[in-house]
Amino acid sequence: MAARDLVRKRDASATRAALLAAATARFANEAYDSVSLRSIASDAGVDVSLVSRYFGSKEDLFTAVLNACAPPDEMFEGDPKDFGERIARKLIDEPLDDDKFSAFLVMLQSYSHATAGGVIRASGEDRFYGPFVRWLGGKHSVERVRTAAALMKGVMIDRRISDDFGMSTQERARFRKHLARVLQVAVDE
Amino acid sequence: MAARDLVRKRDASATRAALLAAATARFANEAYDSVSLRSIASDAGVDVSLVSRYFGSKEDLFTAVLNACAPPDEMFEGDPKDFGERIARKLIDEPLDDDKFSAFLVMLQSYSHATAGGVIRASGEDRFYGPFVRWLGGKHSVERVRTAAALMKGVMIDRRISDDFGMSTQERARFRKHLARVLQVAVDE
DNA sequence: GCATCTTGTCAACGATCGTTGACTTGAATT
DNA sequence: AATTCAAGTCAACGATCGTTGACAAGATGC
Repeated sequence: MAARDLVRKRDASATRAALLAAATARFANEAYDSVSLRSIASDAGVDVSLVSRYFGSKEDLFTAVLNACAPPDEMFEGDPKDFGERIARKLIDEPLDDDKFSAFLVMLQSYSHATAGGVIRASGEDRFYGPFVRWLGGKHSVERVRTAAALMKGVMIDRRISDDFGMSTQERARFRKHLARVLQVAVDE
Repeated sequence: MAARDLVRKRDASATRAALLAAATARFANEAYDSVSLRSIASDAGVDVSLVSRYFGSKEDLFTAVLNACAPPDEMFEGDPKDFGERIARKLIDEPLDDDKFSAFLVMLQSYSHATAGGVIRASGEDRFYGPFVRWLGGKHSVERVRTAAALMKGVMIDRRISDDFGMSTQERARFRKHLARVLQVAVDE
């Protein structure tokens, strides 16, 4: 919807990018079947048929979205000792609508869909667990990463289900503190 | 599909129950829009129109499913000191296809859908968080419950995404042990 | 200024969806 | 055995979906 405002004059790559951005936003907020190509095209301000022209099928578009999503690199930077604090703040306080968590959200929305699920499974290991495990290191890092990742996913879902957790400011502060501690325990050796 | 085997002879309440069971199974494994009333009726071995006749609309059926799902009472029984061990074993080793986690799974599948999400939000507090908080007790039980519940949800999603976590038996045993510890930290005061 | 290729629109397709109403079948009652 | 009402089937509806091909319009090179 942002892209429709500025007058874009017959620029194929710009249109493709606008479609990809619109698709990312849609797939990050709704499940695969709920997202219609017409809504994506409408968001980008172009006709539906261009989606098929530029990306092929709906599945191809979904794959392109997942591959274009920048993995949240910042998660896998910094001192692992600060992991809990850093991630808890991100998960609870930071706005969700920027691109930081797109790959994450897209995965959570459509993981159980027959078509999209396959794409997600294929991409998840390479683009998320792999870097995570490599960054964390240490003994049994696979199990620790899985635990932390599961907690992160659950928190993101809870945030959406309950509309910012449906907590008071005080409760949310305590929640963040507690979550930080538990997250740290999850990744610690 | 189980219900179609036995010859059911014009029993309205039995048919209604079969439809509800089929719908629960479908909604526990796919997102709201992915589930078609025709597939549910087919599983129950009857015509689609009976779904509308017995339940009204698709949304009404979804509501009936969520209300009929027994909350996982066993979670909120026993000593809170064993919570981590008990739940970790359930989440990782116990088969998912029984009715124990149906409410949980249904919520996870359709939480972001415009229509179904409202139903879920309305039902979630009463049927899940409420009993959980009441059972756990102690200071800041809301925040502790949220943390533990988020971890549980994430693990269930991960289990589905990665097809039983995609771990070896050894890894899975270690994962369960680590998860049990983290879960316990999440609920402990 | 004309031809050419690209970019975008429009219209339609077959399929599937939720939902509705008319019809058929079976069982129970009289 | 005839009647009656519930239980289930069948066919169709309007809507929406993904996808495709024909067509219009803007840009580019000669």
